[in-house]
Amino acid sequence: MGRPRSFEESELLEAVMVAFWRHGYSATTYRNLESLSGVGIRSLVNTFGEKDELFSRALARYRHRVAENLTAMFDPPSVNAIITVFERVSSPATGDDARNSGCLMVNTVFEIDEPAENIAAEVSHYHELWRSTFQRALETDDISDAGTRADFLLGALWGALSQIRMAGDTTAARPMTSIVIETVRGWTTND
Amino acid sequence: MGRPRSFEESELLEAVMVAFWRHGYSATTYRNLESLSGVGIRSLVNTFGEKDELFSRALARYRHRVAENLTAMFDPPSVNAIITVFERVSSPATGDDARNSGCLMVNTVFEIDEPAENIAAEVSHYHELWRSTFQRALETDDISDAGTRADFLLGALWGALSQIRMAGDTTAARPMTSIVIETVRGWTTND
DNA sequence: CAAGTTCTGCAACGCTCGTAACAAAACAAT
DNA sequence: ATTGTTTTGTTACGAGCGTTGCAGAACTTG
Repeated sequence: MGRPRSFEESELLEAVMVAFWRHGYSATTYRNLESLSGVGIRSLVNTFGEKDELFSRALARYRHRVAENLTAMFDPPSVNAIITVFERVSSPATGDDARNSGCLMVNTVFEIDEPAENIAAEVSHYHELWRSTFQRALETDDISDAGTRADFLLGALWGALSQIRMAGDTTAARPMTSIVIETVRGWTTND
Repeated sequence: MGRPRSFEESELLEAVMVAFWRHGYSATTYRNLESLSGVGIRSLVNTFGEKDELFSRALARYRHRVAENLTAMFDPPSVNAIITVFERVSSPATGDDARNSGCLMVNTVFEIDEPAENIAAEVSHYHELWRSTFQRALETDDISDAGTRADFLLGALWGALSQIRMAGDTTAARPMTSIVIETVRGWTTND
């Protein structure tokens, strides 16, 4: 009962997430979100509470979506799936694709000076998500040194995302990812 | 003539640069700089002008210092120097070493949403500094595909800096850099 | 010592931010 | 239709930011 909402919470959170993704935490203000989503400030605050909490919700949504994609791609876990990851991040995106902004989590780590507890936790979970996925894939295909190599892949992925963020274009990472893929292929034959 | 300054401009700019390095652009306010350097706001503004300009000066100082280090390390250009770079970035730093904050330029790219012209130019110069240094080193040691591989090394370096920034610890990038170094060594023998 | 010049500390301006108060609006239930 | 509950738009508050005005302090020069 009571007055019904004039928006769908899921749609709204999606738009908010994209805004944070594109412009970062501090450059995304409640007033921006109001004019961008059509939902009034009062409703935004009413549904999500403080800005930190809204941001946290957006990070969680981002992480869950990536997790879904990863479980789909790594079923079963394999080195080929790793290669697919690096091919995809550097694949062309349309002009206004949010992917051109890199990775929301990586962007966040760089932007926020002293992150709150829940935000740090969100980033940490994201990190572990990728690390465990990579490591399990390497182990499944009997690659040695899976731990260290998973760390390398993580660093390489974030390096690629850095290049994407700097150029504002996913294809900027192509030279990098091509060599990473080459290196990964080498692991399957040279061991 | 007139009243003499109560500070040395070079020392002050150094402290300012470190502050931007550690905490980023927006988290470093004039009032912070005042209590941190002992130099009054009025004097800060008086010497450097607007905050953008102060930041630009700090970026330039950072870039020039890195350029000095690079010319020293890459004289003569060599693959070994590249390896030294990756060893150094991931070498242990003291607890309050500014290096624990990663790279000022990379941090800046992620933090600033829509950078001003002079800041974008500063970052671009920095990018080109590293890229040309890497490429020349590879070419000097007769490594093929020097352009693509220089791009890879750049991405790898920024990936390492991402890991450092996330962990707040330079040694977090060690697994990654060890494999990068291994890969680079492979270029000198397998071609 | 007096005049001229530069630097400094203090206070305040205008702006934008996150956030809260309040009453009107839009529904369900009786 | 009346009551009760939730959402909404408007408005405004307090805080922090970059930046400025102003008068006095600290020096050099004559």
